[in-house]
Amino acid sequence: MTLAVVSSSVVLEPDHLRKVVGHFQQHDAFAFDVESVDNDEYPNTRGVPALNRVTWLSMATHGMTAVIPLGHPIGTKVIGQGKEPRTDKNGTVKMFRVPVYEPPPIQMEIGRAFDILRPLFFNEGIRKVGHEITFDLGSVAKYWGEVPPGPYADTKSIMRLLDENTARRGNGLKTWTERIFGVKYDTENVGKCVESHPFDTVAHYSYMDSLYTWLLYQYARPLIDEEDLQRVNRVEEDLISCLVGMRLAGSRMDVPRLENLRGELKTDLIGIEGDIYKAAGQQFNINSPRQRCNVLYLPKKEGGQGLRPWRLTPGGKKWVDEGHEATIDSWSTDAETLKSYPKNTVARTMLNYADTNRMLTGFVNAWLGIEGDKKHPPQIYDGYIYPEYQPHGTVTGRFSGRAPNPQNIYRADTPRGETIRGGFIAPDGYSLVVGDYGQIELVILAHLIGHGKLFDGFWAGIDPHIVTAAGILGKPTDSVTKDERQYFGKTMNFTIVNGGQWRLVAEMIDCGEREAKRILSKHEKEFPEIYAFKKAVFKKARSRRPPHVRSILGRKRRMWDLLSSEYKWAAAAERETFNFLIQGGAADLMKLALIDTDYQLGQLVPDAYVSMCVHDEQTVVTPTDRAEQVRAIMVESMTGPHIQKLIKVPLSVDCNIGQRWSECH
DNA sequence: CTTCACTCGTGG
DNA sequence: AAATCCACGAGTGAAG
Repeated sequence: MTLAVVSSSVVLEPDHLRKVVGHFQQHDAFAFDVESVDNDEYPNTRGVPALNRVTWLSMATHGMTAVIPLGHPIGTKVIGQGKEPRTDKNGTVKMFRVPVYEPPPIQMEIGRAFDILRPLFFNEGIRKVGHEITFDLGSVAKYWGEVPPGPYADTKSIMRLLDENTARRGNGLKTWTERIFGVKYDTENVGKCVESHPFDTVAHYSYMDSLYTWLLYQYARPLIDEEDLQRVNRVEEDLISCLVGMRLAGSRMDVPRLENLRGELKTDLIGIEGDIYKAAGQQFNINSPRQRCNVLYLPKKEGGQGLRPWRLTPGGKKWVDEGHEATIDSWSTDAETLKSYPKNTVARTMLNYADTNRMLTGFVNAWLGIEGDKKHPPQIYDGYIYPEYQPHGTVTGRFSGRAPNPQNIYRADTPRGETIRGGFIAPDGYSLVVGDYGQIELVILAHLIGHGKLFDGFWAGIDPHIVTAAGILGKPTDSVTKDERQYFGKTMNFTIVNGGQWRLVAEMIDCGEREAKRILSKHEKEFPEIYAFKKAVFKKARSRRPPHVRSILGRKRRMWDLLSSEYKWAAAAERETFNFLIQGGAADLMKLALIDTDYQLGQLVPDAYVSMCVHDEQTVVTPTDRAEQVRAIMVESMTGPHIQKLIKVPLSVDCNIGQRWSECH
């Protein structure tokens, strides 16, 4: 591809910017990119579009680019040397030599610049393109007080659709620019700390970012059509405004409750720690797997507990498979193992420690931050968290979430979950409305097969775990007990969706090899349509080049390993392929539902907004007096005709209203 | 000092 | 012969 950059400029004057906006408005699409810095009150807000401060905006379209500095602090030329105090990791302050730059050119006041940019960004005939556009869109939206309307395009999303197997870390603009255009830039990581780099350097960097976003869009967008991915791409585009809304809204947290919890957990932990040391007769690092192994598995005369390990770690298993002798730290000290030594005080207490420690470090400390610890900055700002959702964070199309991740918080029906989910609250005058799909993965499975016992069960309103348990036990569904549903139904359905073998079944329901194998063969006999369907899926996938399957919305999962002659790899590929159909199908539905919820709220209850999504569950924050209306909207958006028409079995949703997340299940 | 693999444990 | 899908992240410990 040849690059013809006709006109490019650094824009410092309002009149100049007006001209630029005029030129850009003559095209039907443009790419843009934002550079941002931490705001003054908090560290670590650079990645939070609701809070960061935009210091550069660059744009690119056909033969035209513009770079708009909006408050870069330093100029280009070095005019001297100064000293700056910095704290190292030991907390000691040292003076570092730093270059002193000339003052920067006079730049436009940010509000004024955004006033001039408004007609371009709010033009609904012009497509706005970004690489991970939710960040850039969110960053600029706060200056207008509203999110610019679509149409949008996201090159990161596009590249993920075209190549879902690319490592998530290798999905950045720089990676694609190098891979596709052979161009390498930003070797000095300007983007990580723009404010300390000279003006011209950042100008060039910013220019390159939007230019290559644009060129990447030009390159990749036609491939979406070529690979017949228009439909899923359209859904990803339509989802963008909802995602920007979620990122800007964040979620209100009950900080005093978390602070109290932190105190309690810390005290508990110190007590447990003492108990372990006392029982073990020594002090050691309880968080170190290796040291735990020594304490637990060394013979008593060598100071250990003399317990017999029985479960290898994944790494330990690999080591043994390679023909080595297992070492003491090849053995696992996980909860499953520790539970098998109920009479040993050290093991019992370690279990308690791990649980409490995880609650403290993984959630409370992670969110509140640790004072003076640079590695643990607070993730709550003025009582709000702002999770970063990646709409293409997984190969299956599900979201991933981070900083903090709202998707791996203890379930609400556990004591820990009750406590920690209680930390998610509605703002004053508002309520939370949470909608949760019922058995969404099995709904997808039954839909894909299109007939059979699960399919009929859904139409008869019978829980799929009960259907499966009844089949295995050879008795009517209305006589299946709660335990039978759990042990036979839930376990086997899980096994089908994720591709487990007898070992897994035996472990999950705590039975022997014979019984596990009997259950599996009985399942196959009673539910032959599932196995026939799987077989057909793999056959079809293998007939394609590259071998692949597609989800309900047409998202692709390419799987070369399906052709592997090594059983290990081919079998793993089959499990992944099949799971993709189910997990990916569920993700498709959730994305459609989110788009509709967001749209309907905008039309009917503009003060309400989507705030969270956990795979099969969405949360809306609404003025309390509109909560019932929002509940109706959510039920409609999750199960209404626009979605139900895609699925051959009835969808169900459980929707609850509360002041705390913990109350909504 | 940074980066990476590994272990463990949450969620769906 | 070898057999559980998709994530994030805290912490340890070793390698670059």
